[in-house]
Amino acid sequence: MSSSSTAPGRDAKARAADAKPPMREALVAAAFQLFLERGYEQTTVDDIVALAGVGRRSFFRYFPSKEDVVFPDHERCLADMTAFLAAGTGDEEPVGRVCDAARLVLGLYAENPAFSVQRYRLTKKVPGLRAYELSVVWRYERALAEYLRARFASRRDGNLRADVIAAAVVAAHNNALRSWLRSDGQGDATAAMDHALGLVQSAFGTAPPPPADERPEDVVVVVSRRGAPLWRVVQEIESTLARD
Amino acid sequence: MSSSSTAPGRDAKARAADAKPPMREALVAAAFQLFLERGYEQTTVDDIVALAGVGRRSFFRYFPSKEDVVFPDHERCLADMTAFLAAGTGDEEPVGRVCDAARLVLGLYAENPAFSVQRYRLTKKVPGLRAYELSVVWRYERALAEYLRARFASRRDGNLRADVIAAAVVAAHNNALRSWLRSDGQGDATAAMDHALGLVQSAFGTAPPPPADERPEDVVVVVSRRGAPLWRVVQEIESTLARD
DNA sequence: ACGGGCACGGCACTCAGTTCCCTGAGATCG
DNA sequence: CGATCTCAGGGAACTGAGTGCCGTGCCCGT
Repeated sequence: MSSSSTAPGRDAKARAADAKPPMREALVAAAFQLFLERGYEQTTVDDIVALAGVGRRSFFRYFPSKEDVVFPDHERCLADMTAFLAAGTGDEEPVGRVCDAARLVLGLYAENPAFSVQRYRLTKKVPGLRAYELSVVWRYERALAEYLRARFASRRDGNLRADVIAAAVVAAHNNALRSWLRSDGQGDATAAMDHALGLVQSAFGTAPPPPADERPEDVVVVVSRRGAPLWRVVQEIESTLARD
Repeated sequence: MSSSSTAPGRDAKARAADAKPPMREALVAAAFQLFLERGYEQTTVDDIVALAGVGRRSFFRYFPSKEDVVFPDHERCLADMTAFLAAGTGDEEPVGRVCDAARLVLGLYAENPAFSVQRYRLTKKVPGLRAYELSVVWRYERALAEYLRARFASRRDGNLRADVIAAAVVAAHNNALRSWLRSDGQGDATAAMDHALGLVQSAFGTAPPPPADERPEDVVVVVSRRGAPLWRVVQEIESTLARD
């Protein structure tokens, strides 16, 4: 670079002024600008650092890989979610708790709708980024599953239930999130999320998805068509009640 | 290579004899030998092709990436599963069908227990391979979800249910598969899988996880625990009766 | 003024993955 | 029988991601 040899001090000062939230943001901005105007794979790391006016080595100081620049706040988001799970008093209903954790993550996405939508468009068309996103989402799923495993430790099939419920919650979250992203961040993300998580809670929650404040009594309904044998009906009731 | 310049014909013939199920198998064998004795990341593609006695270019003819050599039969396995789903008459119970598809995949893993266990050990400790495995598993999940989306097209929240159920089935499958792999391929993989899928079917299936071979007559049992509101119970009964 | 962190930059290296082209071994056809 | 076509494989050179090493300028405290 020519200017750096003539007046390095000025350059450094100018850079420091631009990058108050240091250089990281500048790299993200430069990267997304190039990704959007010429595509992810057509953009090299050298292109990014050239636009950002920094050294190539600095890029890899802030982002372990080229993919990571697409998910700049992933670590913070994951940390927030695990902190939320750890912050509980321990007597919450576990499935409801992980659903709330999912809502929290959605909230973080919804903080920057424009950015989230841009990233969604990128990950949708670049296979490499889709693959990377999977490993990102996987860590959320593992965090949820670990929380549930601890809460279900005493339960029969506790680990299995934990894995399945975590996967279901993540799938519901992704379904709602993606439909919101597809609408360019218009529409009510929270409502869609509540609806999706309601399905999961109705399937797995110890409490159903209902109004919850008006719970009359326990209800057992048995409908048996065309003369089922009594032992079969009893068996069904027993196995259902034993589920708890 | 010295011999190739002196007697290329002989070399080619010898190689052809070794690689009856052509060269692909030789590359997989060489790769796993090196991965096991010195680790995945410590093994370069050049090492593999040197041991297999083939050209570097040939490796990438058979495997699009270094990771792919760890999942050599993935494409065939996925094709088998989608073929199974497509082969149905269309009147099967959808959740049961995707569970059977998961059982089919387990069966393919169980065909080569030693190989599956080796791969499991590798993917467990190499982060890059774990990430790659996620993208492999993701394609199975998408195939299941696509099948369910088609079957649930008329249902309310059909896409959401499809995504959630596919995720739950995959999670149950992985849970059972991994516990079997952890036991070095001893133990009954099928029993663990049936048990895990039973949980999913009891949560989502239109039919419970019944013995299936001894279904005396139609029986529908709806048990609602801990005070579900009446509208919810009625809804369940109606949707259950409307199913058949 | 001096020395030690510290953040950044530059250089050179490894390795995955790709492109282009060469070679030799059948198969086909005149 | 020979010319040619095709095609699996090999080899060399290239791109680009990611890493290690070290030099440099800047900001500290003393």
